[in-house]
Amino acid sequence: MDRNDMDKVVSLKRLKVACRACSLAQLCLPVGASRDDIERLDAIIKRRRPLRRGEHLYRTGDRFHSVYLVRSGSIKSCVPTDRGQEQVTGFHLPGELVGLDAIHVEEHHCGAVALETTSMCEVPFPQLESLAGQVPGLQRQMHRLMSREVLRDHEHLLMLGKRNAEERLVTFLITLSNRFHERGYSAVEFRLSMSRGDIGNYLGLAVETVSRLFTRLQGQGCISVDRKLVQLREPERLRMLAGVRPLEPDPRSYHGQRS
Amino acid sequence: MDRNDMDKVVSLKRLKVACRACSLAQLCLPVGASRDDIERLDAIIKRRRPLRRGEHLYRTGDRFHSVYLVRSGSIKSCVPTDRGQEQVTGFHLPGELVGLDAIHVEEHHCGAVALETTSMCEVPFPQLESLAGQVPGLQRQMHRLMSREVLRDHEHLLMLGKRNAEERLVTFLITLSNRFHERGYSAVEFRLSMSRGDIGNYLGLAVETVSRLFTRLQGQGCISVDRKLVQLREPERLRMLAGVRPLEPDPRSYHGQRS
DNA sequence: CAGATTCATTGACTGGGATCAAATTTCACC
DNA sequence: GGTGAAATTTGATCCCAGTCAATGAATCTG
Repeated sequence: MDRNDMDKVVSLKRLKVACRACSLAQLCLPVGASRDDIERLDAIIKRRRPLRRGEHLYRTGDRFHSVYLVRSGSIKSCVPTDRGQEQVTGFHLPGELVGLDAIHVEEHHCGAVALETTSMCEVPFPQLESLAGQVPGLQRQMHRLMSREVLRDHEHLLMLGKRNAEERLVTFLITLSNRFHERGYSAVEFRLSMSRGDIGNYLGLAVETVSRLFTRLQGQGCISVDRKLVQLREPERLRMLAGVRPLEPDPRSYHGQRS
Repeated sequence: MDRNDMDKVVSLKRLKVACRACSLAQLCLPVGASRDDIERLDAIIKRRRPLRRGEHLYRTGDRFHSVYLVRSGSIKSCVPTDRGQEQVTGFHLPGELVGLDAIHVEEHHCGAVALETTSMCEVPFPQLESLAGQVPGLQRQMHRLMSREVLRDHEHLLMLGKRNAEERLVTFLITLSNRFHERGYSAVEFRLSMSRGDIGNYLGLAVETVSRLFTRLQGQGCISVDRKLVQLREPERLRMLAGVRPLEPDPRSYHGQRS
């Protein structure tokens, strides 16, 4: 049995898990839904073959027909620039909804790529909308998830607009830590499924800067890093580094602060 | 009749305009709705007293109960940092929906401030959700508007993550130009309702940098600026400056590009 | 398992934009 | 219409993070 077959077995096992039995249900679309409603949701969800690392879930310009719930693994979203660059706009962990950006013009404006072997549930959007019209709880939860997307983007904007390199990386680590914790994983030790390049891109920093910061933070004893594995050694100190600062002596105006 | 009274007369006149007679209907919630549906929407919308420059529509932490449609004037949204700074996350023009960010936790995480005398329609969210459940077209339009918000934020992220100061300002001007044009105003001459400080904050630049860039662009003849009034003299050249670049000689990898 | 390719780290150097400072203009409010 | 506060502009200087370069570690491929 080679690697490929292994994946299949694991994934088929996962595919059988219905919403009502899914450990992610409390983070996902069915939050607060009744048993009956969950079964109706179950009925429209398609289980998909898992993606392998680097495979696209969809690309910029693809026609929009479904949103996707990450079941295991992780996904990055990227928007392309006019010139061939791209900006990573987010990383998506299990229980999170991917593809919401596309509703506006029925076309994906950002691409989604698996960062590791990743399985998810596909939810055809027209059917989801129709069901949401009948099930107020589902509609509400959809709105909350979309709104959370906006909230995340605003935090991200704040990061790029107002924080320096160190604050960005530390904030990134703390945020990841919180998200892992919510999902029942350790808050102080986790694996980064994305490359240094992805992190730098997401944070608006050069790869070299990310690497230097990891080294420096490790030297200071705040964290320890071994390849993709990160441990937060002094979460409190990290929280300080992330932005809580001694008050400015004279905060009468914008002066003395970053734009 | 002083300035104050003038405002009142104008606003009262505006207040009478129902959705079915509103010139913004094609940009706003009622897009594609039937006459009957528009009347139902009309029934739940509250007209509000216009805000004056600097007044808050809502503040960070306020309880969420309504979303708002800008009718005339303009609004900025800001998220606060831990330390007392803030990041401007967007400017909202007539026909745009404000307050969508708050659905997630039933509380506004960003504040909204009028940049000039601004009138809008208030739409109580529970009633909007309930109506959307009955009117598929309205539900769809709501989703599109929320999705557009995400799309805008992604463009903004791309701006802060990948563009230099000049590209940011020029892109900002072009985007504004397009939005004014959609609303039936001139695409080449418009008034900036926000301060240089707001622009800098939005673009992740210092006020001084924004000012210098305006001066430089004017010196190059691309634009002319007089206080708040901007004219785009050479839209084509601006589009070049915004990002369309001669191709890199050897784009084999990420090297030679910004992170 | 060897070679190739991508990814990560480290060092040296540079420059774009922030910061500091100050003059000038604009605007809001009596 | 005058006055004080706020906004804008301009100049001088500095520094953080980007760029370039090179080496080393990890991972893919046949």
